[in-house]
Amino acid sequence: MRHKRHQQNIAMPGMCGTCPVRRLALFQPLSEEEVAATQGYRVDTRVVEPGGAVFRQGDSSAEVYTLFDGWAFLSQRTADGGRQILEFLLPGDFFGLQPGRFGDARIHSAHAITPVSLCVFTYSGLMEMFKEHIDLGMRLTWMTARDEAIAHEHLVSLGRRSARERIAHLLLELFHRARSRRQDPEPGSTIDFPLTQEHVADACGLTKIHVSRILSALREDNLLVWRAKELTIPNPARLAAVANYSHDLAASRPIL
Amino acid sequence: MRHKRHQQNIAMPGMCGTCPVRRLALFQPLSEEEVAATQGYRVDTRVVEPGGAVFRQGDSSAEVYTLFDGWAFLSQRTADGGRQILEFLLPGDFFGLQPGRFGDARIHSAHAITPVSLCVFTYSGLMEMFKEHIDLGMRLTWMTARDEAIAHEHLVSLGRRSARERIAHLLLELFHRARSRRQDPEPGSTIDFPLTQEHVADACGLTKIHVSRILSALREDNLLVWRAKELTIPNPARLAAVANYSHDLAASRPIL
DNA sequence: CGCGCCGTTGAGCCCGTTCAAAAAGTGTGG
DNA sequence: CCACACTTTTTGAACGGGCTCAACGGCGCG
Repeated sequence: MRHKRHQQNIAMPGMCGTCPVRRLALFQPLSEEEVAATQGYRVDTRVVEPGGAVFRQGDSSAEVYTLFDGWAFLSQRTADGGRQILEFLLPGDFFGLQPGRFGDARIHSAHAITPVSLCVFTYSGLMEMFKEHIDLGMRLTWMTARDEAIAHEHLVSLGRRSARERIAHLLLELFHRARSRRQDPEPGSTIDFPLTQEHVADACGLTKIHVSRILSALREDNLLVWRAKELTIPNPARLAAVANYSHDLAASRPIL
Repeated sequence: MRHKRHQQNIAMPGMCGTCPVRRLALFQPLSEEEVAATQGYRVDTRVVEPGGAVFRQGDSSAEVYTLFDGWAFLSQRTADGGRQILEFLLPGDFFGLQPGRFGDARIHSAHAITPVSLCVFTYSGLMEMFKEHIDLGMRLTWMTARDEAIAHEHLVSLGRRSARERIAHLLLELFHRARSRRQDPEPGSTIDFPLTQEHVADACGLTKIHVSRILSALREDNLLVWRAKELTIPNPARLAAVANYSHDLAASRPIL
């Protein structure tokens, strides 16, 4: 089996009460006792190997998820075989909620990039938690609004920015999101970055060939180093200027 | 003053208890008595003339809105003077919620296309309603998730579809959304459609010149008629085939 | 060592852009 | 009801960013 080594490295969820990603996650506003209670609603934990699907377009939607460890993404396929990546998922991100009724066909797919571990909740369990903990509802609304704002930012990129700007923008966004997850506020400018150039292409609405060319140019200008699944941005401000990077949604704090 | 005639035609909000757009709106799940109570939280009603702003990028965010009558849109400007339209707003649509804290700078602008009338709520009033009516919280979450799904659909368009497909897709989406708002289920295939071609261009990430050319081609193929602020789609299924129109999010019903 | 996956490089083409100008609507004032 | 100004749409011609097709190089893994 491929990637065996990675699978052994992956962190697995333990007790909700001591969850290391909680400060990023849906359950952030709950007290210690409350969060312990959510464990009763967690119906499962799960591991998905690289390239595997958490769910696929057309599947029945009965569950929602918190990503515990690893990288994943939401995507949609077009009739002619193309793929659009809608959103990258990092540890602490909540996903799987969609409009419509429980059990409706999923409108997107969710795939793992690295080996991924998940906490699984049922739709109905989420609803019950909602009723008991109003703060959770607000937090969920806030997180959804934040995801919508990120989607809007991507819309601006795809609609009105050049390939160079789009790529710079995406890399910066992921750079900041990945760094905001780290406990240590140590400012090293390198992050783990397991994407392929094709992922970047499918997120930016470009061809992987063109992405390769632009990346060479950005490297040429000493704006970034990307080797061996690690990304270094020596001078984020300079790359931000290239990208017209405006709001940093990664840094936005909850309404509560 | 311009547009005087239109301003006299616009519908103004009355009592929440008898609100005609409620079945579409945030307050749909509430009982008659409950909805009457929301009136206490409605701090204002307001009219914005065509081209005017409800709010602008950078303004302080203290209010949220329900669009009562007219058409509006959310947009963001780029450094080089470009504009990306993120979302068109129709009667019953709720908008103005954004991640971050109350009073943070708005990350988008909201502009009126036709004369528009609004119901205005404060952020804090919304929170209080939340605490008292849990169904409202779920409804708000659902509406936000729906908007995110529409944004994702647009991402697929801008990233992976041709100009012809994008335009067909947008017109169909708006056609269905506008029709789903009408009380009468009469199936006439014509809707009021107050956009300019430039609005379409800025939503699709295209030039207004190119939009004009593509529209001529679509008209040539008898796929649509668009004159005098009215849009007719004689055979929606045929246009849907051109657009690769998949999910109809306009038709999706709430989770409650 | 050999196979697959991923990234790079080159040449030519096409969709959508830019720049320019004219035509068709639309609201205003006489 | 017509004349005027302004906005919106249409048309033409030339350019260019990103695409397609194709071949090659590098690296990890069996």
